[in-house]
Amino acid sequence: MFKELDPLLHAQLRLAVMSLLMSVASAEFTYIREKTNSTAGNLSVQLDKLSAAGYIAVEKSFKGKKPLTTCSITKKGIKAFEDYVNTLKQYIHTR
Amino acid sequence: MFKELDPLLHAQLRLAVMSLLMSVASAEFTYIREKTNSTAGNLSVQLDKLSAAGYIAVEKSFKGKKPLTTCSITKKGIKAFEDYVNTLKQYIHTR
DNA sequence: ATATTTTGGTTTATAATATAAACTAGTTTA
DNA sequence: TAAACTAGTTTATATTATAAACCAAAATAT
Repeated sequence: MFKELDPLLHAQLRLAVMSLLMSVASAEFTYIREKTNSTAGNLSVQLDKLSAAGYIAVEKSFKGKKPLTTCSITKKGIKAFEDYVNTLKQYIHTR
Repeated sequence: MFKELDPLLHAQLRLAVMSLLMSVASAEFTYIREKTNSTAGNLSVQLDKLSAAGYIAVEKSFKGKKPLTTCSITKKGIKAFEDYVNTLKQYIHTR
């Protein structure tokens, strides 16, 4: 009856990150941090997890002299997000 | 941008329970256990939490000689569930 | 009759997770 | 040149979910 919700996506911050990345080509660490209103530490950890799962790609470069971390969603990530949303509908679609 | 997702509802088993209770007047412990495919221990703990929050009402009685735990969603629970669903839409509605 | 399994749970322990705090390395500003 | 800020990472802690162990009574098998 209730299918499993991908635990990687069923976490507020990671879901917010994925939601954001679904709507843009790529986003900088600081932009994501602001939009999700998260701490850098927490965000760093969650980005690592999404990255380790292959749901997002993380690119480290420099903007001038400052480090710059840029993230984008992968094909696998898009698929996972869509699956998650479909599964979720089972739970919240109560009629 | 991203509103907080009620942590009490943003948990697979509790969400499944609430989803179930949204569609019936009341349900027995064993029925919920089967439908959510959960262990009795886990379910017992999660029902306590939902009950402590006032989201569900738990009634303990007897069916013949066997204990019978019956649950139903409260007004507060319905409100919380609806709020949760609305908030969630922010996250999954990506266009 | 009595031992064994099943029912309907609760309690306690453990594993996983999210979050916060502390830290690093370098940069800009006073 | 010292202080404060940027852009993060690492480590520690608190929370949470889950599983395992347990309990009391009832039903079933021996």
